[in-house]
Amino acid sequence: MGQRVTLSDVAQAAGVGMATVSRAMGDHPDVSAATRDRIRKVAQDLGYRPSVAARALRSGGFRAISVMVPDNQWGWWEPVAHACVEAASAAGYQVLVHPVGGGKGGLAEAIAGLSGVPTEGVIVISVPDQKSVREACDAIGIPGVAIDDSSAEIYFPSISAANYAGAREVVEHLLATGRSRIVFVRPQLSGGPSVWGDAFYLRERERAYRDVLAAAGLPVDESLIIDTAFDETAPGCPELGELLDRDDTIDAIFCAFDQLAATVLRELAARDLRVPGDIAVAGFDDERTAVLVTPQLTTARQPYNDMGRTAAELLLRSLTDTPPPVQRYEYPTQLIVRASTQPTP
Amino acid sequence: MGQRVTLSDVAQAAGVGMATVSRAMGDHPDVSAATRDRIRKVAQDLGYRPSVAARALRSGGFRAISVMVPDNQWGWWEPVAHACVEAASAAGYQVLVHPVGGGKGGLAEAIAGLSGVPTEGVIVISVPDQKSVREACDAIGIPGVAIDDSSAEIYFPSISAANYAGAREVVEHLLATGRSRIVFVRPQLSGGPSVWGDAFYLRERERAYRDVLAAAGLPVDESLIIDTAFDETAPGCPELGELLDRDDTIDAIFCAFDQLAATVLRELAARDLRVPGDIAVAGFDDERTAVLVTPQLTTARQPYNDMGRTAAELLLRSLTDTPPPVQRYEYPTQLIVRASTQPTP
DNA sequence: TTGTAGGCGTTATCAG
DNA sequence: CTGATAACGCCTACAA
Repeated sequence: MGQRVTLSDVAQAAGVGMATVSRAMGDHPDVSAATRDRIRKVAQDLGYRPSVAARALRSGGFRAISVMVPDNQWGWWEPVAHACVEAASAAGYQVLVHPVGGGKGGLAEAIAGLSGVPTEGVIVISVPDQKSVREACDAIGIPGVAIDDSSAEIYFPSISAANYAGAREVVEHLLATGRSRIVFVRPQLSGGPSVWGDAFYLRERERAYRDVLAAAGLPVDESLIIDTAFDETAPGCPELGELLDRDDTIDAIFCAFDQLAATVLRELAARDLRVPGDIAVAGFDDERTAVLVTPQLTTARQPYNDMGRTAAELLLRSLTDTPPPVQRYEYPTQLIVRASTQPTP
Repeated sequence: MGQRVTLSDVAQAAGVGMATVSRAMGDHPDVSAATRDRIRKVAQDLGYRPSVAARALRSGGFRAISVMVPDNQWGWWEPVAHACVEAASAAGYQVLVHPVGGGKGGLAEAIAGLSGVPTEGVIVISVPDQKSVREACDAIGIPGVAIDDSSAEIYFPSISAANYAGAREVVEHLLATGRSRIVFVRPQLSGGPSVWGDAFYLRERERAYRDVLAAAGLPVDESLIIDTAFDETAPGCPELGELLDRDDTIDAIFCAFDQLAATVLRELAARDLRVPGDIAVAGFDDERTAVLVTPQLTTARQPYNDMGRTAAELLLRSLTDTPPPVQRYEYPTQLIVRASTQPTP
């Protein structure tokens, strides 16, 4: 392993002063091309590699930010992280991605662990409890931005999709294709607030469902709103099964998010109900599920790219300028129509 | 934003020397409990936060490693990254995750960019060209370990699943459930080596397919080996369709990996062929696709956890001890039997 | 164009 | 138990 090769080693080997080496390694104008090339060659031969630590100490920062991603959920956040990387590197920042499990203190604890990490700010994705996470950030003194729509009360600048407007579009689409007895499928909030937070986005999507029906002059039948286990690997959706057993007027199902559609579709297939022929199904997110299931799913696409980019930009602004206000930043969704809601000919 | 609070600020405020503060902040034994607590309180009040850079400079390292993950593929690597984090933090190391796009130099270029990142080693996941990546690592002087089975020739210690043995198990399972006319579906290698590398794992899985058939005394019918576009969102699989049109003896399909099964199943559904009643389907990876499709997929589960943990352990060994030999480290897969291959009653 | 010297914030060593 | 001081490796005035 040997000793580390330093600037002065190179200087000595090349027979020049440290400053010259430093200038040669960077792209300073004040070096003659000849010495620059000579020094670079010597450095190369010696295997010189600048010390990130010393450089950071000297110039007072790492120019790196962190993104905390939930590692117990499927990768909808990947495009988000990618957008963060794009935006950050455009500003000369590195992005560190930290997978966070659900254990113990969860996110807040993970943030506390950041005290030993060379990072200057943090983007938190999916935050069940913004208050405790904010406290953790304050404790180690770094600014944060949230990509989160689970919290009713926010303590970070919080970026999300426009859940209410997006859900309205989906339900309106179902009505427009001739359906009127629309089931709303929600997840059972098992695991409690530590997993779901306030489930703010679910409430928003439900509110849209109710409002659209009311606006169309349709009754909101509470028996059509069902809760089911959130387990995409389950063989079926028993709650929906029961409902179908006692009510044969149902012609559409709006799932609060795409992943719920997997079990819903399995339940329908098991009963030989055709989608979209007998019943239309729609979701929300345009998550990977939407294209893998049969038939492919009509859904509202979350603007993951915009969300990630904005998060990075807001965070960088806190770093270099004044922190952005603690408020919601909502980005519109896009209705993606696929096979699962085609009108019956 | 104000000035940074340093150790000497705290020392001055507390009326002690810097050394004492340093000792109080760490957990050194040589401080009286009284002064320690007093100093910690002062530090707290002042909002003191140790400089990661200075500490690293002083003690010569960051104790952080990097994982380069492909950001253009779905998240099969998430459990891998998580296992890396677990193993590394057990050894007191942080893990930085870097999403890498397919652009230009791709992985090699991304590695070059690590020269400015406080990291001491790198785990590369899915490496189309190990040679160039190895050169990039050498150029910036950090050790690496690969989680990769695409390269025929390796330049890193390379961790992978036991593709040959795992694929044998799958094909043997298909035979055991009474099928004998088994199609093997491979992806078209569009995008070339920069995406697929040598596709070593595909060759291994195909070799297993051929060997198992031969061992069972069955002919290997080349017309049953087809290449299809690798696009899980495609509405169907035309190449399979053509084959089914001209050959009605087919009773099983082995997809080289799970993601190919999505279009295969769609093609079968469009032709009203029942799975597994008419045709059984199996995959490889136990990737998310396997549980989302209908019916759920029999497959060989890759030991992502073991792979990630081993990668971290080998890398840490290079850091603290002698580098592990450049060789393959293979971990056995597990046959997961689901609905798609149930024997017909 | 090149060399010298000081300091970034810590921790370790050595006296007291 | 505590305090002064010297590194760690680099960058950059400033001087030559």
